[in-house]
Amino acid sequence: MFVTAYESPAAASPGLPERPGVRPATLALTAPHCSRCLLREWCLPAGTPSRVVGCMDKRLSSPRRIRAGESLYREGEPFHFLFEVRSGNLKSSLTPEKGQVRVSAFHMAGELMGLDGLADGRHASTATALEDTEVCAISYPLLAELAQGNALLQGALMQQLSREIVRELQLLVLLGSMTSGKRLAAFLLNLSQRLSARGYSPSEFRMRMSRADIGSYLGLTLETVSRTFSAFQKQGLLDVDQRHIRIVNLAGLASIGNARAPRASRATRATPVNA
Amino acid sequence: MFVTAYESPAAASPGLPERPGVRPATLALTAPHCSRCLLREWCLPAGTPSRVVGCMDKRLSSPRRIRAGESLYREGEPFHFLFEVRSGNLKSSLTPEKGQVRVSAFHMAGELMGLDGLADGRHASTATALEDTEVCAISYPLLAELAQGNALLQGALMQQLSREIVRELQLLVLLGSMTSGKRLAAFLLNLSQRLSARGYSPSEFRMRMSRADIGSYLGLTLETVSRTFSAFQKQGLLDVDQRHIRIVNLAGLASIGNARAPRASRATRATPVNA
DNA sequence: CGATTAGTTGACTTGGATCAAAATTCGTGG
DNA sequence: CCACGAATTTTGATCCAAGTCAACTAATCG
Repeated sequence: MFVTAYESPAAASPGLPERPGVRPATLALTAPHCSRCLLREWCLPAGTPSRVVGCMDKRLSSPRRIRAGESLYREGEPFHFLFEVRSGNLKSSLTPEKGQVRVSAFHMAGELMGLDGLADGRHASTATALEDTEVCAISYPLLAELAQGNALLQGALMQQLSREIVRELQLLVLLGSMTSGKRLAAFLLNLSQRLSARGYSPSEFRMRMSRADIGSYLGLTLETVSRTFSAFQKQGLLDVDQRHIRIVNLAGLASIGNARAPRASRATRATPVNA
Repeated sequence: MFVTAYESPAAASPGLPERPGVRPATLALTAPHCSRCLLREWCLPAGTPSRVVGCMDKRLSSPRRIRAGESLYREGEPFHFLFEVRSGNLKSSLTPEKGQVRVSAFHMAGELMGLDGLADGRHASTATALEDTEVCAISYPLLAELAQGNALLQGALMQQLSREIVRELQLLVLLGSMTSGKRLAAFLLNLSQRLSARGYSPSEFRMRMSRADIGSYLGLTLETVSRTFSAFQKQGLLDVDQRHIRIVNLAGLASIGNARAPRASRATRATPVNA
């Protein structure tokens, strides 16, 4: 039997962990009433004056519930709000052409969504709940206005945008790495790290997304994802039972694909025929 | 013989074209003396008060030259400046692990670089000049300070960050699309469109990057890139002579890979054996 | 408890990676 | 201006990881 380490939203309340590793000053926003929000520590930049928090309470944000499978916003819809995940999980996806869907991100509690919408006033992606989910809707115009009067908030917001850029850059690099094992390992390690930062077990959890979603995210077919899970299990790296995952050998998982010869730059030695 | 449609920086001066297609209010910055900068129309948000421009002149930005092959900044270096390309071309690359390099973007005149640095105060990528290049260095602290007093500037800056997110999202989707032809076609179309927005010929130009760079960007080997170029030429889509490209059949190029059947969702009809 | 959806596993095929070598271009200095 | 060496690009032959097609099993849900 698996102990589900990553379960109900409520379970998060007792003592939220420190912020991820990176550095303080995340983003400045939250929930129905920010001053009472459980995630406040996570998302308010350190030192936001309480009068600003108060202001946010009243006008800035409002809660919203999305049922599993429903969408929070869709590609092409006008952009008005950023969303902060309060509980539950979502995915972002794009539809480059009719009939094709690509998952571009998975989101968990405390993460900010919708940042791609302010490029041109329309959402560039679709956000779909992977389970019943609660988010805070944050009015972007109001947020921008507040940021005008608060350099700290402005800085945190820009930093958040930049983080998103870096996140995607990393995914990009990942998709360049050729082997399926490497991709899946990196995916699991990333999940593990994010759960860990939220106070859940880094080694045992329940994934909210399907094999197809994972495949779409990693640029693989669902069959390959499934096979790779099986292979990892056979190698003693994981215990897999449907969406329940137990990481048995974290170090091993982390070193997947490192065996691969770095393919020395071939251009170096040319050995001309007529030497 | 090829007429090089995309050549010296100076050639750009007579009448810069309209801004890309998207919408006004790009970013608010430029060159040695912004008020005289040729790119001003491009990068100042519409309606920036001239006293702000004046302010930028003096303290905000300073020009810098980079020789072909040299780097503007490197992954991990402390982040202080954003850079706007004045002339020339650069690439951005990441080094996920020792000995491996992945190209994440190519930059041309008017484009802003370094946005990934404000996530954590260090550059997340390395910027290398593909030819002799001029950029404006823009002090980020000063820019942020100016943005505090200017909602328009703040908005333009955030928009610029969001654009970068969308750009990467598109690349991400591209790397998911399986065929090499589709990737190269999309790459060429993107180049073409950006050159066109700058007033150069959309159908004839000289690429500044090597096959290896293109391959790294598209997640392909340089051999595959070369072969795909040859294939396109054979199909009458392109004229390729080293880095000189002439697009012969734009529509054809745009519809590459559309023939691929959408792979109907297999789960629909199960035809149980015992039916 | 049927019916639908999600996941696993097998057999086969293939696109692009790899390995290899030749051809072309380019930079440099005599 | 020409020649030499280095770097870039092209092309060929072979191989393999992942895609595709297919059938089966396990979970989930009205």
